[in-house]
Amino acid sequence: MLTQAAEDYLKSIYKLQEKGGKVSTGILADYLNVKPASVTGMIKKLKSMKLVRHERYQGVTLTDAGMVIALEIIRHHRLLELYLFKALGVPWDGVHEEAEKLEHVISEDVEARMDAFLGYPTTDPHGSPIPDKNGVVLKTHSIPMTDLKNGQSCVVVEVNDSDSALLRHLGSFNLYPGTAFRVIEVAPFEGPFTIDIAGQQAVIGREVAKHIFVNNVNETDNV
Amino acid sequence: MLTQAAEDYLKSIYKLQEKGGKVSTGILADYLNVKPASVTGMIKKLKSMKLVRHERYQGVTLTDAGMVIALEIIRHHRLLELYLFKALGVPWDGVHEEAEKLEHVISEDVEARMDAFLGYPTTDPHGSPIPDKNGVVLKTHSIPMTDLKNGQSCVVVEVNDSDSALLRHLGSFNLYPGTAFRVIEVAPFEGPFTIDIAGQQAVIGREVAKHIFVNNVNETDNV
DNA sequence: TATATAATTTAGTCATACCTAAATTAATTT
DNA sequence: AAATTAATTTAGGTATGACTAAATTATATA
Repeated sequence: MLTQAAEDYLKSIYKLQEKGGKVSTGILADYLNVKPASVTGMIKKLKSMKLVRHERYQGVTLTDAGMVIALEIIRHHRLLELYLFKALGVPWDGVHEEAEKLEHVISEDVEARMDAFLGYPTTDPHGSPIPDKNGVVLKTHSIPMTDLKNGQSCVVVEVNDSDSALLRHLGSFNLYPGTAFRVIEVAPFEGPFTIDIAGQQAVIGREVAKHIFVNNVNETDNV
Repeated sequence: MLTQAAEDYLKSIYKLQEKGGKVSTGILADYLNVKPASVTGMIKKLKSMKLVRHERYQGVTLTDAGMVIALEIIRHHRLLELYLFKALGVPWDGVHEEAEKLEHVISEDVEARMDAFLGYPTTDPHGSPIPDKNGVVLKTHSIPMTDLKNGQSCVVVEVNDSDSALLRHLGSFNLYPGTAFRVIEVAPFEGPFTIDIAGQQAVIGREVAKHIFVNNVNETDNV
């Protein structure tokens, strides 16, 4: 069995790898709130276990074995988030933190039971895909909200799950995955978005919009 | 925040204290599957935190502060056991092991939600009392099954939760808390119990009977 | 009482996973 | 190309919580 810290490293490497770009010691350290020197140490251990590839000064990559473990942890995390949300009514801005602790101790048996209870879901409350038991992840096509232009309508696919203040803010506008909205007004390259959500108007700053991903983008008639 | 190990020590001291007798280093070491020398080290730490009292060679006792923490952990454990059993259908011989890991990471918020879902229960699947939010424990009167005599009937109150093979065995006879049975035949001081459970006969060895606690003991007419 | 046995504590190690400070390597600027 | 700056690694240290082996204290027996 891996330690909790090692699991967190693998999960983080996976996520940073997904976002594109090579995963450097420094980036990982920032992401994990740990010093770069500590990352170097752990990377050595993970490498000796054949879970990552690493060349000095060149960044890390998951091996197939490391990927399997990373996806297991992410599956635990996202299923737990959805379970806490649906079965226990934990607000969506709280499930991430909670799942962060539970993901390392939940058994495969309990996970399978939650999965069944939830009807074998494919996305968590923030719209992130839940890997299946074999580690297969459904890739969703989406673009950041910041790419939207005046008059375009779309559907929220996914939002960043790690900032609970952001999530509370989005919740106050009903900006959950699945919610449709239309851009009423935005200046190119700067300034906030004024949008229409089911008849309600809302103003979303660019910094916030960066963390919202949408699809089904279409030009629509103004109402 | 306490470490998981420290929490386990406090919980164990509480349980051994309940069973009566002073809690020696050796007893604790056995209970925790750890060497006596390790116990001495942890006891020192707990003492410096004012969570236990300890005089060299004289055993440990929980202070009030230590008791509060022990009861919190036990509450977590037992609520989790019942939740896993009722909400997720985890078999009763598996909930202990699972709760053992979860009890250290569950938040007060999630615990409160499970408590509400379960309707503020007072006992876990093995019949052990669940301390309330203030640490108040309902004491149930019960005697070990080994004290029963021929012809007596009773109701199962509680069974030892830590041996899952034992629990599976009891489950096969429906010997859950709340189940009534009558002693058909037992030799005094030795030999197994032959009992009647809802018309079914079962033979329960003394070693097993030691782990079953009953109340409502009455002489009844033979059928 | 003296001695043998059992329980407990002390002393010193080990592994994990973090830290800081210094040294090294890479990348950028002049 | 040389020098500066930034990123990474090495070296050495800390805290936890386990371990073994040896020393100490308590208890039981002769």
